[in-house]
Amino acid sequence: MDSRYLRAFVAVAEHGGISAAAQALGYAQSSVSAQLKRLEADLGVSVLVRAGTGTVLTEAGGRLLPYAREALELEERMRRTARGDRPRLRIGTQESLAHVWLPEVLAALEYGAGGADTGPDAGADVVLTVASRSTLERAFGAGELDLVFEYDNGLRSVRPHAVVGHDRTFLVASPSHPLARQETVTPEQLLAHEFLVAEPGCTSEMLVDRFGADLLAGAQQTLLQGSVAALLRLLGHGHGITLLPELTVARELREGELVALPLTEPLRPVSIVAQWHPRLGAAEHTVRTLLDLARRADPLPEVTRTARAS
Amino acid sequence: MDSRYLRAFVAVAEHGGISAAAQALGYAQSSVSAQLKRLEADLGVSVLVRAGTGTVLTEAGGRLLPYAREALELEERMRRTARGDRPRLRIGTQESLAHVWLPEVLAALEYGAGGADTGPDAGADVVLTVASRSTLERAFGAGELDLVFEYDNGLRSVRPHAVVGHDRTFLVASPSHPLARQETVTPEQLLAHEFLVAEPGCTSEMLVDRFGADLLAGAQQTLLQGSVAALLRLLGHGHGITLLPELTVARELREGELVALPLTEPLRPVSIVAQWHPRLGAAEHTVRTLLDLARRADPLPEVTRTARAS
DNA sequence: GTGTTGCCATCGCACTTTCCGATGGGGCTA
DNA sequence: TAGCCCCATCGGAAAGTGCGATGGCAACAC
Repeated sequence: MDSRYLRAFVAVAEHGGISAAAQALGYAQSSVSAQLKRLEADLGVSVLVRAGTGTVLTEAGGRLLPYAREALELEERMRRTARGDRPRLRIGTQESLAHVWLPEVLAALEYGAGGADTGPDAGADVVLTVASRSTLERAFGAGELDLVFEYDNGLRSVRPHAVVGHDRTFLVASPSHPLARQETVTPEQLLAHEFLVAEPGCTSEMLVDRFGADLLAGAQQTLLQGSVAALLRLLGHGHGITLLPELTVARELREGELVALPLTEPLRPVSIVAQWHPRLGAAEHTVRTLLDLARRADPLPEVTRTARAS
Repeated sequence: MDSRYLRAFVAVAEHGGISAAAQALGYAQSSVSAQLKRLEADLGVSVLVRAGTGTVLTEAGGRLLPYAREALELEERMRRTARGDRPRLRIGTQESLAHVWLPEVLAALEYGAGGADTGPDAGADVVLTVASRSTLERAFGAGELDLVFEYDNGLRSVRPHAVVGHDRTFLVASPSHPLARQETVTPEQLLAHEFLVAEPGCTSEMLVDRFGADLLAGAQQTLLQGSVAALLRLLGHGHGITLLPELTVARELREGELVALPLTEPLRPVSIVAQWHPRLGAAEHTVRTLLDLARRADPLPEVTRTARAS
């Protein structure tokens, strides 16, 4: 069994067709077609249904796909290990966490690795990818990321592997914003103003959870994907209001550049969660260290959160 | 990367040479030599040192070996899963456990699988291998076994994955044996008689642990490997004494065919332990069920053992 | 020292695999 | 019906993969 066949199969499954897969892999279409034919002959089952438009996996193909991905992952790890390269840890996270929290954690990791144990197992090469939640989920599922840090507002069904921190969310705006001068802010008043949204879905989800679907249906939302810094600057100019975790806006709140809107009730607490694949190989030790450091960097430790809640 | 290269590499590592590996794999020596050359070119490191006599792994080769084994294992599981075959669970155990205890556990597994959930994940095909401890260890290490049940006398350094049962050991002999007629038996008296040994190392280990190395040095030992039944029959004819777990000789003791020698102090308790590879794939569910059943079939549950000990 | 033995690398040769571009069938859409 | 996209298949070039034969090297026996 040649891993090229598996690579071809995974590419076809991901791109939805042989031609697209061939282009992605740098082969001629006929070559990928032949590779799949050989794969099927080798396995003894057909893994694809060739439709007029594209291809779909058979039941056997669906069973094969996760194994094929795992085999390719394993081959990659095997190569690195045999060469004696440092293990590689591909971390993914959303911008709001990459903005303030994660750099602290990673810095602590580098410091720790450079200090006491600079042996052969000193640590892993870290590759950090910042992207939207949906992109992270896709990349994690496709095996392109080993470890993902995300905010979890408790409204999604996916179970996190571990909770590593806690935080709260605020509705924030510039001190010059009309709502900032009020004693209290009601949901109806919020609606009259523009929302800046950093991550599609997330903000709406929490606002709907807090105020109900009807109220939010008509609110004007502006999406500013990919740069929390840009969003904060826009906000600083008195433009719109936004929903962000305390972690992200702590400095701005402290220095008075932004203010939290005086809502009658606090918003839902959120947690920082980590997800990883069970098979990390040599990078496992680094992940454990990293999770420990992350828990130590918890911006709002569980005890504090519980105390404030009670 | 072709898995044939990995198979060749593992074979060379196991057989200690290219020629032997080629013979084992059914290739010409020159072919295996070329395969390894390609493997090394592919990885970018040399994995073997070609000595005048045989070959030895380089450091990189040592790192590669477990990955190569794992990759071959994974390919095997991938094939089975893609074809829709039932997962396969290769169990290994020693004869003393295969004699009485394990069949009960496996029977319960089959019964349970055939009963309630006869769905697509009904269970795994079980392949049972009975062998000596050393053979089991080798086969487990080489990835030829998924799950191993063994007696653990607590005198070895290997840590078991799970303890699934407890038992005691007895020195037993035929009622017609000279020692069986005595009120008490001392270590010195034991020495004057022949020992039948079912498993090399194990019996001696426990006797040395109990009575000291000096005493046992001169004892006559007859090895009867591979058949507890034959050993018991020989014992039944008044021939020698042996050390066996209660489980194995319970029926014979109950029916008076054999008697436990009246030692002044009880022998060391032993446990039944299980070891398995962390990556079982679809057979994982079956292993969990099996371990549950094994614990339920504990011949001497922990509470009983503790009560008797106190 | 010399011959023998066993191990591995290399070479030449035959066969197979693997890739490509070109061609053609089949379904979808305009 | 024409155009388009998708995939299978074909022929030929190139690379890979197998075998047996040969030779170098180290260890061992005498």
